[in-house]
Amino acid sequence: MSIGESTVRRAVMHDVARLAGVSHQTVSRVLNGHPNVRPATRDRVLEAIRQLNYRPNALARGLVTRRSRTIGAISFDTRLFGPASTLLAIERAARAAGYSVTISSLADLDAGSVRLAVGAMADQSVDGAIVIAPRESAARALLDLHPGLPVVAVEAGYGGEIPVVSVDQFGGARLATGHLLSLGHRTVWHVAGPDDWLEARERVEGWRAALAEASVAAPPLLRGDWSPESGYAAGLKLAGDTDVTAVFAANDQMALGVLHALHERGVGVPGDVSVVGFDNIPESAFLIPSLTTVHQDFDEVGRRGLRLLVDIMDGEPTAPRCPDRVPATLVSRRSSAPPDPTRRRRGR
Amino acid sequence: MSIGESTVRRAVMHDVARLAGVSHQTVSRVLNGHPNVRPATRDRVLEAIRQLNYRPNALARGLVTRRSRTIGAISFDTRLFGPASTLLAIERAARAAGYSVTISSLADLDAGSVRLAVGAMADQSVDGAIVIAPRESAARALLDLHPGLPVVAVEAGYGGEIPVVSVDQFGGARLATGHLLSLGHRTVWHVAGPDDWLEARERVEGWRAALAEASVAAPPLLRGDWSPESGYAAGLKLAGDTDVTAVFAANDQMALGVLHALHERGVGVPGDVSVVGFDNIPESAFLIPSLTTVHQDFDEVGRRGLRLLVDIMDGEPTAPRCPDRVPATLVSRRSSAPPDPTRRRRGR
DNA sequence: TCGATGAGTGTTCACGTTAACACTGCCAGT
DNA sequence: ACTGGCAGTGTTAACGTGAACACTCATCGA
Repeated sequence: MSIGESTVRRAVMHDVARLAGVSHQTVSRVLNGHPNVRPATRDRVLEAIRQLNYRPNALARGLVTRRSRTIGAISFDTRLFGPASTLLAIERAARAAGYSVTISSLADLDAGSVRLAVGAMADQSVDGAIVIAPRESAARALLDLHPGLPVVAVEAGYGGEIPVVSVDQFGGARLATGHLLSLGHRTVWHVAGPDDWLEARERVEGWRAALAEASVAAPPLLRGDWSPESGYAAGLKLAGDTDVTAVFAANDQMALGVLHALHERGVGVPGDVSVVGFDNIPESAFLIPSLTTVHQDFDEVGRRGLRLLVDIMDGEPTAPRCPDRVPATLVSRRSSAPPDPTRRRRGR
Repeated sequence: MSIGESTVRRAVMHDVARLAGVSHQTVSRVLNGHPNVRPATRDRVLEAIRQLNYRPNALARGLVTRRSRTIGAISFDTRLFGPASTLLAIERAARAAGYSVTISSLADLDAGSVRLAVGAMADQSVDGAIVIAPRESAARALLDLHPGLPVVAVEAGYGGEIPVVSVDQFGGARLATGHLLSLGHRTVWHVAGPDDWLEARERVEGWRAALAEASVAAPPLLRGDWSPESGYAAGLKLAGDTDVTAVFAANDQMALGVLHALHERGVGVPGDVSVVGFDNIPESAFLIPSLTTVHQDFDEVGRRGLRLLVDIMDGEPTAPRCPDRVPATLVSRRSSAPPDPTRRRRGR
């Protein structure tokens, strides 16, 4: 154990330099693509690098350049399909751009959690941060706590001083509601997400706008918390009301709960009631019936968010004040259909 | 723009030292909890740190200590519920242990992708890595490519030289199959995952073992690829066979596809056929009917995996050769029931 | 022919931290 | 009183890299 101690020390730049018969600075120049290196010298250096299996030390490089080539991704709950997809897209785009990604999950959306996550990021000396959070407060806290750090928010609702990339929630909700109206439904009920989520609010507004455009009165709002359970609870209420023929749920999970409740109460979908969700989670095509929903291109959001962040880090003056909105698209499936006038559900 | 240039320079240790009237080494001692510092001095230093809002530079520290206090998490597809949950648990546990987490997603499970991800990790000079991958090849490649780097695999199937933490897939599959048999079903059909996934293989073995224990012949295996689509395809075949009364799908998504296909063909669940899944994804309780499934405690896997990695990094000699298995539990819901002898499905 | 230029390279320093060692007092033991 | 040790502190040297600058030759124009 103690004899030898000859763990093959990882080669450093100096070793490469010695083997190639040059100074370490020349090695550095080769690595960084500096022009003034004779081709023959460059080849010798590259050969030495290969031979010693040399990899530059990112820490040392970061110390002197003051750039770590690392970005931080702060996210709310990466188990959810949306954030997970966005994070994945960000990571891929970041790696393609030469950045590593350090993650930090928020247990909660309160200021304390954000502060903690921000601290961890800043201590890691990231070059920039991207916040995947449904509340802009998270991103703003980051900015406040660490001025000078480039920050981009995705899926955060627009407004404020932070560049934002997100899906057009308003447009998506209008699309969903309009779809149901155009099928011939008198009005559309809405199972909303929590009021303190911007996404939820925008979807409510989109729903209201579509109803207003059709000169239809908005029925009372039902509140959920994104979970299937809350959708189920809302579904039970809707099942008891024979006026209801069309429901727009603010996400697919709640739509799932609604479907479950309606089925349990013997309300047919789409025969008696049409249901539309939001998110297009992978399962939605295989629900019974398959779920009409609004597709969010999370990949695109992640990619655009990262590109925006990189532009800002590189000092691009292009930083657009207006939020970058990715359009949402409707995916029409079996859970939505025209109302059947011949059918008449039993009252409660 | 160019005037001033007085960006408040981030305080370094020397600034703190000067303000506190000590040497930078004393500041370092305070930060690292070195014992030989007079309480009065320590207080002065802490006050100076607070006043200047000093944060140690992780890069400089890492350069000299040769420890970055960062671990790498290499994962296959973080959009999937299992990996996402595991990653989240790892990240939380890591942060609690004072480590940051850098992620690297594998686009594919081939050696090239792994090699690439490993390279990115190693260049980042992580202290250790945790591989969330269904194939041990990923972890082994990591070990081969970077000897000396502590590596732990989770959800990887046992065997080989790498410590592994995973859910007891074999036991879970036996549980699911046994559950169906104990309800009175003659035999149980299985929709398996891809053959090159260890998880899929272990589940097949667990299924076979349970059938063998009950002295029941195993029906032909149906292959899926984890997707709802593949489950749907398998479900169509099963729907056409009147002998089938019980199906165990290797994951919930495929079970979802099976349910969809059976429903489409007018086969009642659980009236005609019972279906059991695996994973206990959040949606499974709200499918129609709610899905009996095997719960995997991904959080526990993540936590144990991280603790194991930390132990190895700290040089604990405890490194257990035998894989650490987290037990799986059966969650009984509405999609499984005793076979109904009075019913007789139509042949195709 | 000579100075200017610039390509190609080496030397030195800086980045911010911890480790190793040196130094100063003070106190206990002889 | 002298020595040894130890608590408390400072000084110096790393860690591995890139930037700034210096240096050596060719080459070119006058």
